[in-house]
Amino acid sequence: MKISKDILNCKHCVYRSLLFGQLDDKEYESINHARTEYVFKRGEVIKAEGENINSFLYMRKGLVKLYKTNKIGKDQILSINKPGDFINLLNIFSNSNYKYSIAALEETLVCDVKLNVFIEVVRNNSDFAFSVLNRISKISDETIERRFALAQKQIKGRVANILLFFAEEVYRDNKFRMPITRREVGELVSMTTENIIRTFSEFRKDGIIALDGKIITILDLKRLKNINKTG
Amino acid sequence: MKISKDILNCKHCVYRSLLFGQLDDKEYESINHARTEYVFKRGEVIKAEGENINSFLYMRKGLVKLYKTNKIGKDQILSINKPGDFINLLNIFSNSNYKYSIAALEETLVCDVKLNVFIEVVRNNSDFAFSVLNRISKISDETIERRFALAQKQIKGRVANILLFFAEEVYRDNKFRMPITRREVGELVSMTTENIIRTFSEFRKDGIIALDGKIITILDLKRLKNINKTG
DNA sequence: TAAAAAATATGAGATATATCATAACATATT
DNA sequence: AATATGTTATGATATATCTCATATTTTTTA
Repeated sequence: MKISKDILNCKHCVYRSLLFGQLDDKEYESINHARTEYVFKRGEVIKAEGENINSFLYMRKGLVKLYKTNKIGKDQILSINKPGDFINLLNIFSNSNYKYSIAALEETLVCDVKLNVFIEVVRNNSDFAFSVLNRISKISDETIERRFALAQKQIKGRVANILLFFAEEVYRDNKFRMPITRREVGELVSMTTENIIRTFSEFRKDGIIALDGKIITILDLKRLKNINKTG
Repeated sequence: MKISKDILNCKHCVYRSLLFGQLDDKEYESINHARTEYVFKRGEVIKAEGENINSFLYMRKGLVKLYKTNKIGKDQILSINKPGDFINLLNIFSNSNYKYSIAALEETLVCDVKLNVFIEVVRNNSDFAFSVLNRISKISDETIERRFALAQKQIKGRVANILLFFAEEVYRDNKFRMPITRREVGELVSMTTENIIRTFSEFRKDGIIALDGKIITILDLKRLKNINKTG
């Protein structure tokens, strides 16, 4: 669903300085003019793998997953993105078409800036280009580090890692509503649904977490962190 | 070992246009002036994890591995780099210290450009910044794609993938000298040495490859490609 | 609101991979 | 040249994870 930009007060948007701090008013205005905001409901696909990339996207609210679907229809989740993230920056300069799909995990607000306008500004403002360079570098670095860390872990370590990710990075609370299914946790860490569920149950039996449907409470953070580190 | 840059004819270096096509003569001269060339023998560490990043590096000749060492001393290989690759571009804009080590797998020639000079040029030439942006994006995209593809495969598929990488991307020959040990293949695909060796033996028994110490000949490319795809 | 579909839960058995052991061979070191 | 160290090789066994099956609960759809 499209929102008129008049509704939004972009001039004082928190992302004005966070993302576009290097731009002068004229440049910012051209970005702003090429922008549309969209709201997506839980489950909606924002961009599908293979689709042409014609905008620069960033999140203002919500939660999304970046994922790939293989030939036999199985998904692999690349990452979970939160407000402030540039959800297509990983592909924007290396591909003309999306190499992954993007779907909303909860109600999500996305800013969509026409790609040619965005690139025009990048090409004419080297400070901004440098800032984009730093960001893209950080994103890829984090993605690669995360994948590498996961590859070393066995299932318990991987599940602990994901629980900590939601508790510490997404919700900043030891009690939270898990926004993805057990199957999706499996798609995120390359394990089967059954084994994710079994591991959750095991953590529950061991008093590390409490489970109430989608609501998860971390009871023993120390132990969970230790499992994340060692296994 | 350091080489005087006078020995090298940088002005007509093939990388002049490949890497620095967007620079004018003055900019290129400042890069050139801040550059030193080094030769590393097989096995030598070029940069160690944790070391301060104070140069932009690219390879002119040879083969290197990028790798991380975990607490218990086990290595994980991030990627194998060849001539033309920017071996530290993944970290240069996101970290002040190396997050991986770089070691030579064969005699390797590395150009080392002082980082502050390189960044100065990036910041003042947005065309060049844009070109660096494209490159860094491609590198991270390839690294992430490769990791993701591997995560889906079982050991046979992973080994097939690595054999094809050396045959098609590195040596462009069905017969080549494997530049890494079986242990290193394992570090590259997150499998144990024994299972890599067993898989090589199995491929040999199945008539897919011929083994003569480090020399590997791919006998049945079609089947190997199929294993890479499906398994 | 009922019916269908998806998600959670758990067990048993199958399979892939790791671990440990041992040996032959190759490479590096003294 | 002799010795030590690392690499390749293979077998036996242990372990982790997957697959298939079935039941219950929750969510979605009609």
